[in-house]
Parts: sequence; structure tokens; C-alpha cells
Amino acid sequence: MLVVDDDPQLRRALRITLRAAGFDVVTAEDGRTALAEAAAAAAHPDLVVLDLGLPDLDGTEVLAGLRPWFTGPVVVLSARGDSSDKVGALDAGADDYVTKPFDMAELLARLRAALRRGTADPGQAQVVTDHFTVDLAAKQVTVDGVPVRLTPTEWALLSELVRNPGRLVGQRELLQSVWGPAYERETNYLRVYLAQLRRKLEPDPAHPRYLHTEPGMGYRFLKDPPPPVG
Amino acid sequence: MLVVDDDPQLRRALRITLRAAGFDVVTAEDGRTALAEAAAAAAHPDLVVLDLGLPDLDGTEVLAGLRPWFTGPVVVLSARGDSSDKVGALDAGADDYVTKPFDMAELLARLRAALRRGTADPGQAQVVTDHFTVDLAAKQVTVDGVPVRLTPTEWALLSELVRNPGRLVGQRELLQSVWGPAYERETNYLRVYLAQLRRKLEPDPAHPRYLHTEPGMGYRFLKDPPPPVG
DNA sequence: GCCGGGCGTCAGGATCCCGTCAAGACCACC
DNA sequence: GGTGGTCTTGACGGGATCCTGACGCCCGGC
Repeated sequence: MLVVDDDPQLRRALRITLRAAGFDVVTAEDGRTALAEAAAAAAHPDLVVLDLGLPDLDGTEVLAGLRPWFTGPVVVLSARGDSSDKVGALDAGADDYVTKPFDMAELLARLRAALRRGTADPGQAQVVTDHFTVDLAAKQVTVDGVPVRLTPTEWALLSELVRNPGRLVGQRELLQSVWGPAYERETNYLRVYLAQLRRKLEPDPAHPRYLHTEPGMGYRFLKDPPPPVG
Repeated sequence: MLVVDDDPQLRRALRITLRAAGFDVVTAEDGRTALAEAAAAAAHPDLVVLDLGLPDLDGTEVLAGLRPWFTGPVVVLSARGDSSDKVGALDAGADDYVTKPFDMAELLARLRAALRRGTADPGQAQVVTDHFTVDLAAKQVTVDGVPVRLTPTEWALLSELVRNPGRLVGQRELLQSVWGPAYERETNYLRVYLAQLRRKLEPDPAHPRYLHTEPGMGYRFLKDPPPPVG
């Protein structure tokens, strides 16, 4: 179980209470580390408790970053009790919405209920473009409906990019998460594997539409690229 | 969708709003008719909205009467906001708990969230392919109608794969659920038993159609594989 | 015009991984 | 004590995958 909240005191209280209730708890204090923690293969939480008021990212952004691939329940905490906030979070993929201050016994009951119901339907965990589809839960890529085989390295690289649609992912960031911290300088690995991914996914690998290079910086995945220039 | 409430005015308001939102609505005004309506084969609601304050039965009794067989989500309405009431209802099998008075937009969002998670489809206990059938409840496998004997280990492995059709199941995941966490590195177990399963199930074990290997990652069961080449 | 950095491409060889087979260990039952 | 079935373990060959270095291209700076 991953608990995301910026208030150290509440984080501590939640950690203690949830551990006492028999849950395995990992915490994060901002949106970036939350997404990193959730994606860490070792942790792979079964449930996420997410505070909406985070210092770096809006809570709904974290939710959006989580939902493409995370199929477990997400319970949102928030100090804001407006109906529109609740509707927004629930429709963005949250499974429950609890306003602060909350009763701990109630939160525990809601977590039990969320876990009991099990995982979200797997169909949602897809990133779809006009030309190919990446199913992050099933680890499957289809181009024009035809399944395409990716090697482990290709998959690790692609999923890292696809989980951040539109965002520039630095080369160091990519190298670190795919090959490990010791390979931060091997930028040629990226060149080789990006080329392979483009060969397998892009309609015209020589003129990539979805997997863009930002020279000197990194790479960027675009879900809805502008149409090719003629 | 079945709406249970004794207040005619609220019942009417809910019926109108929910119908406008595209739901199929049936109503009941007390616990007995609610249980009867829910059980009526024709209706068989996908979701139940249940008021706890009913004239004849306690709401929790209705919940208890529903839960043994009803697998869809139950959203509880109640005028009582005590934490203990909420905990009791949630632990009795409710999926969400909304206190009156409530905001209609919020209720709708919560209903959508409850429905989105899918009706926890208890997984059709039968997985059928063109060539063999796996009965998860009866622990029985038939190939072309002929029963096939599987060893306990083979069965554990197969059921783990078959429960996730189309999804890539990691080797660590498989090893952990079949042999236990201490065996996460014994990938040769998988090789041996996958070979045995293929010998017993695949029409051509040398060219598997249903039990696919994803090198370096895991295995994938395909329910509807493309026809064999040549 | 020259130069260097960054990128895409290609191909070859080392390495890892998988399928296969078979022999031994273990267990339950007879 | 014997027997059959099941599970482990090791070894081997073939193939896929990964790493690596070399080359040419583009572009901006000098």
C-alpha cells in the first residue's frame, strides 16, 4: 500500500495505524516520488492513498499518471469537500474520496471495502494512439491491431516514455530506470533502442511522429502528434 | 439499477435523475420488496442503492440478505453519519456510504466509480479455447472433449496463466504464486512445467499457440490465438 | 570552409535465455 | 520393501537478445 501525503505528521499517523492494521506501507511526500514508488517493480502497491494537495504536482495529475497502468484501487484524501472536486477526482479514476479531517476507523473500513472489491477493470490500462496501442497492464503492444513483440529492454524503455505522455524524459532519467544508475553516461544505448522502437512502432521510422528526440536533453512521447507534413 | 428508499419524494427524485443519467432504474420502498426485486431474474440489477432507514427491515439486514449472492456494488445511503455506522455498513459488504443530505452530482460520480470497477465478475469459472477447456471451479481440463490429468504443480501454473488471459504474467509472479517467495530465481522450474503443459494441451507443442513465451519477462496465455501459419 | 558534438544506422560477436532430456530424490500407497 | 507418480536438479544446443564500435549525417560555432 502506498500512502502519498505532504504532511509529515499525518503521514506518520497513517503509517503507524495502517501497519497496525496489517498493511504493508510505503510512503511518499510528493507526486513525483509517488509515481516513481508506484512504478518501482519491487513495490507495486495493491492500493494507493492519495492526498490531492501536494507541493509539486496537482493530485489529479498524479492520478492521471497512475491510471493508465495502475489497476488497483486509489482512495483520495482531500481537505476540499466541494462536490465538484469530488466528482472530478472520482471521474478521473479514484475509487473513493475522503475529506479531511476524517475518522481513522472510517478510512480503514473504506480501504477494506476498496481492497475487497479487487482491481479495476484491465481495459482501462491502455495508452492509445492513432497508430498503435500500449497496454501497460498486459504488457502488450499492438500496431494496427497486430500484436508486436518487444524485448525486455525495449519494453522497459517504452513504458517509461508512455507513462509520461507529452513530458520530456531526460536521458539520465531513462538510462537510470532502464539500465540502472551505473549507466547514466551510455547515451548510445538510447539511440540504439529508440531506433528499434521506432522501427517496430512508427509508421515511418525515419520521420518519427510519436517518439521524438530532444537533442541533448532526452526523448518525448506524444500521444496525439500533429499530422505528418505531406 | 435498484433504488431502495422509503421516502417517496427522494425515490422519485432519484428515479428521475438516474434515468436522465442513462441508468435503468427499478425502485423499492422497503426491505422485503427490495430483496424480492433484486432476486427477480428479470431485473437482476447491476448496482443497488440502499437506504439504511427502512420501515420493515434494518438496512444491514437487507445488505446481509443481498450479499451472499449479489456480486455487484451496493451504495448505502443513510441519514446517520456516525463513524461506527459507516464502518458497520462497509464491513457488512457495502461498497460506498453516502450520508444524507447528499449532493446529487457526487452521488452520480460515486455510482459511476462503483460501476467502473466492473461487477467483480467472479470470473467465468470456465475458460474455453478452440482446442481445450479449463474449468477453474472443477479443476478439470479437457482437450477436444477428453479429460486430461494434470499434476498439482501443473494445475497451479496453468490456472495462474488462464486467470489472466492475454496478460503477460512475469516469471517472478508465477514462481511466487506457485512455489512461494523463496523460489523467485528458479526460472528453470517454469521451463520444465511449461513444456509439460504444452505437451498435454497444445496441438503442436513445438509451436505453441496458446501458451506463449516472452523471453526475459514471462509467459502469456492467449484464449483466441491467430491461426497457425502454413 | 573546417571542426566537433550529438544523433541515427548497421553489423558482428559475447552473453543470456529458453526448450529439451534424463537421472536422481522424494513421497504415498500398496 | 516395492512401485508408480511427482518434483527437483543439472547439462546441453540453438536461438534470441544485448552490448559495442564504426560510420555517415546534420547542425552550430569558429
